[in-house]
Amino acid sequence: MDAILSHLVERLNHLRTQEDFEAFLRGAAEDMGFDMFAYAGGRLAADRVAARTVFQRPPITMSSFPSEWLTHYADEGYFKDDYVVVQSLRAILPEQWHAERGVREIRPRQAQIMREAIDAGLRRGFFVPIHGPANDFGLLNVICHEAETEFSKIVERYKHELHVLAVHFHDAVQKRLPASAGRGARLQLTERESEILRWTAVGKTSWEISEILHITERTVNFHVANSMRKLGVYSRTHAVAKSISLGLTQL
Amino acid sequence: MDAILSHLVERLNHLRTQEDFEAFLRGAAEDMGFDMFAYAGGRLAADRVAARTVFQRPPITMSSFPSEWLTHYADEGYFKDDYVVVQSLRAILPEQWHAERGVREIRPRQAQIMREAIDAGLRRGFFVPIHGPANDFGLLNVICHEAETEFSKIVERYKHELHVLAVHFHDAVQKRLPASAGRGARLQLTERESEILRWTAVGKTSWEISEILHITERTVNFHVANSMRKLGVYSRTHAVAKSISLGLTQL
DNA sequence: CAACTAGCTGTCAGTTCTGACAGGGGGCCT
DNA sequence: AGGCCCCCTGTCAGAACTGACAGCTAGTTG
Repeated sequence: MDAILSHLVERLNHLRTQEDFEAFLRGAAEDMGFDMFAYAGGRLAADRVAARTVFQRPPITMSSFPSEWLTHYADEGYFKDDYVVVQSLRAILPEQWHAERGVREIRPRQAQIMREAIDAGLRRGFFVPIHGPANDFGLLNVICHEAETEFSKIVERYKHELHVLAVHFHDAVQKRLPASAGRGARLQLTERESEILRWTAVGKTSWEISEILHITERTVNFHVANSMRKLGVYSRTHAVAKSISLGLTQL
Repeated sequence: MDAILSHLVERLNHLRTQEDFEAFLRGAAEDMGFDMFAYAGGRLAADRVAARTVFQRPPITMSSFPSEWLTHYADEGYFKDDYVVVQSLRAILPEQWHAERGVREIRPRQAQIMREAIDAGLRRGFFVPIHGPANDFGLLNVICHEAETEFSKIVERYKHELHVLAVHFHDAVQKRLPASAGRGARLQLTERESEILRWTAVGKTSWEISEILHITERTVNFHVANSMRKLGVYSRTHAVAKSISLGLTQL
């Protein structure tokens, strides 16, 4: 394993385009005996109250799933209810899943998704959650058509390799294909703005911040207002929550 | 190697006490040829503006570092400036470090820490950052006294195993020793309180929330006030930021 | 130089929040 | 039954925030 894994990780350094990465993943999954794969990675949105989306912006995705399934999946907004996704969002360890066996605490909608997944040929698989700093998140899901016993054997054999590989893969993809999912028109706060937001986040009033930074209260409000405008929100509280979720209020 | 790794991961399931885990880590590190180890894991504080601490509460720690170094390290508050820690907080991949070689973009204080680390016998090592959902964070650092070439050989051989092991270790520790670092007097928001905080986080005013939840504005303010009191803060904004950082306002 | 950016400051009307004074109802446990 | 907790509601004064009007300096870049 060791040699193979190191070789794979090494190869990651030479990949450049989305197609490179996709081909790489396809090859690796096949070599291990998996029949399909899917990867999604990006930055999580933190304000998911009535969230329709999980990611801030469309994540970078690669998969060999049937296109009808992907379309259906996207149309129905399955992503945020999919058991594999939900579990990945709150777990740190990889895990295997079986659509047929169901899972404890599963909700009706999740069961529905599982049933439809089976029809699409996704019966069982193994997923690796990838968590990084500042809401960085990724998910690798590999599917196997084999019977359960054979599947378990494959998983037992490769789970650690897949784990390591997934993390390296995610890191490489997110570093190398940054503009990719693009269309970000990424907003940026000035130094002053994020500085003031940080103080706001710990409960300082405008007047207090003005004392801290040796500027007038008016100026503090000016910067706060600019931050709010940039973030497209109408209250400091929302601005702080959003900038944290966007990773703009650094650390 | 695979068998060994699987065996180690399997053994993690049987550990119960902090001493169990510490002995486990000591054994694993030694077997791989490392001379010392240190682990720290807990929940990150998100409001780290002028943060003196990195963790919300004292993290679970285990290490075989010299006690004088640990004391000195704690007294001086090195944790938040230590290159290994800083790097772990923003990286997703493990990495080796050499105190002597220094590092790009290193700050004076970091250099100072590195120099003192060398005196304490920490010359080079390998660290694994562990990121989880909801500000879950851990760090495993293993130290090697060998010369650089031998060290590199060891790292090359075991880095992936250490990576996998660290993640599993962290997960087991955090799940199994929850009350441990204890003394949390962990505060808890009621269902209503966190529900209202979530709406507040996305910029809703009290009046709007009252419409959404079909209660009076007064009641919304009542719950917000209770949340603020529990969190020990004096503004909604701070309450939202803090509850997010504490993982109370779920993801 | 003109245009642009980041930072800074002033006033003011209207809205929102905060913390204090009150109170009632339902459920759970001893 | 009494004690707690959670949920809900009312009023009110003072503080804080928001968005609009306005204008200043300094540095960078085409």
